[in-house]
Amino acid sequence: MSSEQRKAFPFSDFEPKWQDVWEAKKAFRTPNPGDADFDASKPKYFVLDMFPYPSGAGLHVGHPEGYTATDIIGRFKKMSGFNVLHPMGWDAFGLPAEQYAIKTGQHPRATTEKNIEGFRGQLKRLGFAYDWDREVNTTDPGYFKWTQWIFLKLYNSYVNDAGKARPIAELEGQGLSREEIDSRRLAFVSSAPVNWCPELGTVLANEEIVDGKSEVGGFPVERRPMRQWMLRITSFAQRLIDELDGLDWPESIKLLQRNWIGRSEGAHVKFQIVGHESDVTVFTTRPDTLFGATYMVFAPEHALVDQITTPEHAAAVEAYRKVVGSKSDLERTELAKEKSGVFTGAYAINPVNNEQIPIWIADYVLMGYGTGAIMAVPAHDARDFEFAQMFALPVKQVVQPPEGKEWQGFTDHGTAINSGFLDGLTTPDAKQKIIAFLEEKSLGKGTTNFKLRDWLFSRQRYWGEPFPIVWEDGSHRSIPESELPLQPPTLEDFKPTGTPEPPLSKATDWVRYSATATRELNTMPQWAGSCWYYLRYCDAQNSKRFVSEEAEKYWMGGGKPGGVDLYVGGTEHAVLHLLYARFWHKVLFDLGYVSTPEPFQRLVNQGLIMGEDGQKMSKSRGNVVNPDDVVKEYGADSLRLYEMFMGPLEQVKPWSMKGVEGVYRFLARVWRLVMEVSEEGVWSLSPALQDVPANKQVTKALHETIKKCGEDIEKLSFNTAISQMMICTKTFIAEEVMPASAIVTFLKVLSPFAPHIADDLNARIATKFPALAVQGLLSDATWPKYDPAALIEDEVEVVFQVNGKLRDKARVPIQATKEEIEKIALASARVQEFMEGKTPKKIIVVPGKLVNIVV
RNA sequence: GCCGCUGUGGUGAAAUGGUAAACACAGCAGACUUAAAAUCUGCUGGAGGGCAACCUCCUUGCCGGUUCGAGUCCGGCCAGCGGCACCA
Repeated sequence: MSSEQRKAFPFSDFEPKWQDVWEAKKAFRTPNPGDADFDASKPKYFVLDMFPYPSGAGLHVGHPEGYTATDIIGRFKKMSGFNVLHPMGWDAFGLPAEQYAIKTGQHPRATTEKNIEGFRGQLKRLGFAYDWDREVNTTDPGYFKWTQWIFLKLYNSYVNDAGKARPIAELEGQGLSREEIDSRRLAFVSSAPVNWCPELGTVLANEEIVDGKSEVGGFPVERRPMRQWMLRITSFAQRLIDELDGLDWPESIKLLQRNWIGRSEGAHVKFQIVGHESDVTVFTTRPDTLFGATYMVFAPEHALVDQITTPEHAAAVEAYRKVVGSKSDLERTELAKEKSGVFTGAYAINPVNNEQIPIWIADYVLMGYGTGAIMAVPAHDARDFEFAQMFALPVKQVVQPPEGKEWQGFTDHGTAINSGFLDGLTTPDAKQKIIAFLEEKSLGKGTTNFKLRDWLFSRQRYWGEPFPIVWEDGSHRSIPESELPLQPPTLEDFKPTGTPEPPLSKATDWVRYSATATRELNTMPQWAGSCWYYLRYCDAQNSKRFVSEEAEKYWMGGGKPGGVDLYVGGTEHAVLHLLYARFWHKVLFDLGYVSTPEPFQRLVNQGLIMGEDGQKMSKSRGNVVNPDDVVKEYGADSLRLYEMFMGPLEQVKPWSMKGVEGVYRFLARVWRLVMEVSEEGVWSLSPALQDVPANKQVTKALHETIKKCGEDIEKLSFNTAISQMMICTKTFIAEEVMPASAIVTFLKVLSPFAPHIADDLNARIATKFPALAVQGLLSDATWPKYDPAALIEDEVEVVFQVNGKLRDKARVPIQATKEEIEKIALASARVQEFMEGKTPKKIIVVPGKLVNIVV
């Protein structure tokens, strides 16, 4: 026997066949408002996947997990009368694509094209209902034209006092200088220290650094000052926190974002430096402990260090700064087990008690947070305490902890002591009072600080969007919109230079913009294209605008804060893509280009699929499952169904090939409801299939399945929906005659999960019972309605408990009253036995469920 | 260290505060078969009792609470996973 014939059902024949039919018919084309076949009376549903990075390795089994979930939802919503937007595209710029190209000695454009083709083919073989006319590719000039256009919107905007992005022209009207205007742009040039990764030959954003190493490749990262493009995401910090509230996102992801943005409330306090004109401002979340400040610490890079250091300490300070400067972030934070620092010889004056306190420099104070200087309160801060112990600095108690707690190193709330006018106040009250005092005396003020840094937006790479910017006489300006898209130059050698000089510098012709102006040489990071791709899906072919107003209003509208109705993807983008996209969306919203303040209303994270060994899938462990192999062996429907049956979508779960066989057997049973095989291995319609009404059991099972599957799909509870379909199939199997119309209804319910087998069986049934089957595709059919009457039984099983323990059961008529059920329960011999002749204290009757007799 | 999530059979898991373990995998037994595969049927949390049908007790990480009734709600612990981390 050939392996073809041994298949339990001929999926390898009909799966490609139906994929071809769907493609030829454009079965999943979604008309836009304005199209002839657009039905404006239907509500919209925009269901989005995180579009893949088309790597050379091809799809892994994690991709179809989220994609199948959205496909089921999309197909279900379409059958339920929605206009469904369910698109797919490619996030194809970025480091890995370029590294892969370098490794294989090809141009990234060529490898990207090839990888996309591979991915597209794999996705089509899984039968996803995408509207391929809306496919987007971030590396397509027709796409990145608009990425560059949005960058120009950022470049030409600022944030006003109300916290809204506005056109920069408003500032020009106010007569501000060029420098003042440049310093307020949302896309601006900065020379602050950045994360430079020598191995990758590029700078990286904070979000791309994990444990002091590059997220891609795990290479060391060092800080060095470089002239770079930044995006002013910090101006949106508060809104990015506040506007999470209206979103249906997992709390854990909201929390991740809130923590990353890292809002903390406190105060700025000004300290006078002894013998100097200048003062220094510190940020503290505990202004109530100001009386306990016994020394001060500056970050080694602090600008005032040179001015205040006394001659006798200059050598030590210089030496220390040199040591710190050579350390990577990793060495400075992760690996620093002990505090270090040196005294500058200078003193500051504590504004509340005029005490002179020494100023030290130490690398535990970071230049990038707050003001780069702190007041040290060793009694009530763990780090200051450790430092004070090490260098024998004084420790002064100013907070009285609750009874039984040691004051040294006590960092929680308590009562102020040794703090003059604050004594006796609780920590929150003391904070309020000291802030009022500082503000009144102009010594400081209440402030909110954020951990979030501005987004470092330029990369020294070839494979990214070039900036639509030129430089002339040391200043930058945008190129006209009419010159977009700005294509990258054709380069034979696009490898990183190994220095901060971007590879685009090698394109000497391209670089020269005019006799006096040259192009910006950096490119945008990978995240740029993914910040707005969901908008492009709404109107992917538009060459006049990034998305038409009409299409944006329809697909992104709907009266909720977020436009996309459901967004499914991995949790790894919690503080990268999801934060960046929200930021861009808010800018576009403020400027009037989009109609909602948030991009994604409902977010769901699918859980990671582990290898059969319970470990994360990786090539080195050899536990990677290739979806192509699964499709070949068991078919696309089996793969889809298995990935949904494994367990809850959001949960981490291990792969099991035996589990795939389980759902495969289920599909084979469904197949044999309708089909039978001859001795020669030829399949034909089973004679058991007849035009007869379904009996009571079958009707009940079928309507329970319609109800449960519909409800479970809405809840994304696919595993329980599938188990219900398995139960229903068993009920069918027990029958001698298969009622054709009931089978067709069942196939409609199955079709979002396993669309190939469902369409195939329906078409086969249609050959014999044209009036009973769906004419055409099941995806164009209407989701069946369940009949509540069909679910009701004449009798239900009621459980009898004595003192909460199950003692007996009985079937009682559905319409039995509480009193009647109670009577039946009390009459039960077993119930009486366990009551031991005692009188019931209390009897609880839950009709249709149970009786609990308390004695 | 801080924050979050998760702990249920041999395994993946299910269970609006109401029969714990549905559905599936694995295992065992049987039917069909010359045989195997495939398919179908039955059994399958633990301990104890009974010739048997069956019966009793225990069981959702641990301890306590609320409740007629807790896997589910509340408090305290423990373990695993994930995130953040010298952020003043």
